[in-house]
Amino acid sequence: MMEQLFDYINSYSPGGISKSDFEIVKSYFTHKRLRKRQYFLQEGEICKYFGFILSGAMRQYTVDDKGKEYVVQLSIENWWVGDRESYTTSNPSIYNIDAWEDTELLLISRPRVLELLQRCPAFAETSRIMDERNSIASLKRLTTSISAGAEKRYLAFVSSYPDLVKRFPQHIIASYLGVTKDTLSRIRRQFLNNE
Amino acid sequence: MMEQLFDYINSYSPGGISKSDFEIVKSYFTHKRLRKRQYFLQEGEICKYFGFILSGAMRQYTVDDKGKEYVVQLSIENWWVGDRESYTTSNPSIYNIDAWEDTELLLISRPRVLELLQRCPAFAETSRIMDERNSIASLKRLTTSISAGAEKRYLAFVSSYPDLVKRFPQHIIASYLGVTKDTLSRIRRQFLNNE
DNA sequence: CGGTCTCTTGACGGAGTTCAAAGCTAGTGG
DNA sequence: CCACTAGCTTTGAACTCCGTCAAGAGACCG
Repeated sequence: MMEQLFDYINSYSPGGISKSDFEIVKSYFTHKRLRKRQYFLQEGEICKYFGFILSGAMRQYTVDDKGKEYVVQLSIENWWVGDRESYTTSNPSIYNIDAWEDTELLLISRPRVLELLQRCPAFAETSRIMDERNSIASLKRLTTSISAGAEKRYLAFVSSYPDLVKRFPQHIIASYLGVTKDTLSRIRRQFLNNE
Repeated sequence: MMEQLFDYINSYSPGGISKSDFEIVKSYFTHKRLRKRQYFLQEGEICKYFGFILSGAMRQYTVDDKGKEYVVQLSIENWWVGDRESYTTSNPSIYNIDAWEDTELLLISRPRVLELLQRCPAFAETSRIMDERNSIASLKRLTTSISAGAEKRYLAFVSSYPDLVKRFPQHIIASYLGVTKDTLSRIRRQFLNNE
């Protein structure tokens, strides 16, 4: 169970992490299970923990005044979940995060992560690289969301995240892409007919 | 000139930075001037340097097949510029970055920044916090771009970045918001009439 | 078998785009 | 000090993409 986190850190930190350093890292995380549909975080709460997903699938979304849901993030095994803003600032979150499948997580709190960043350079390194990737992915998504039409966005999504396509239903993916389920359905029809 | 960077790091790193540590930091940066309209980075190039803006204003944008420009970032004094993706991966950039006003920058290359992160904890700390803020801001922007209409986006922008509103013309801001200059003009008219 | 979740499809409406023309403003050179 | 230009903003009219609403059809599960 912890091996998964070990492998993960090794695959991202250039130097890798020693067994003894990993013993330290290990001690900072706690284990948690979530049932399908169970909340990890609800709007208005402060996000106390960041989670590393061992297995399962989760979604992060906001709800507007009319009750419409907007998915901002989809995550599966070996991804992190949590609301960065609430986590770092301790402000109430505007997002909901829930399990889309039964999910197993490793949790770490904000004060503990700050401590760990000091104590373990390999973890700090991995963490820095994750932040970088996160920023890059966000800008990319923003760019396509501004510059590309719905069809291009969908195709880009499918080719970038084939794993996610298999794990979430269409209406969730539609919301992630910023279109309605109806529009996505029509886009796919066109695509299927043209071949 | 360097004091500005010193103040900047002090304002973000919780512990601050010592004068002697800052001497190290200083030695890693070089100085550069750009004229209005001059490129900092052009599509297809690799982004060799990240820049800290001492004075001036810059914009980052992509151009689609039809020649339409999409602004993805606007930056002024005390912000960083550069294409993170190209910078970290050494792939050719899909973005253009140019000066909107005469601009002064402090530059640092990728290998040098990695070295500096090792050598100076206060710099690493500031850098981590910047990455965090960056991620948070990106997600926020993405959220509003998906969930809010053009008018809300504009109002949110004006209240979040009053400085940018003063420094860039409307058609640039429109592009940043993901609408055309025409639409933004109409939005503002409505807003002015309703009071 | 009945309920819940999901996807599809059509008709209509609305937010935003496109295109083109005109007005505005500031800077430049005569 | 005026005339001219270049960049910016405004405005109207036609159009387009996508959202909304509503209905129906599968698929899955208890």
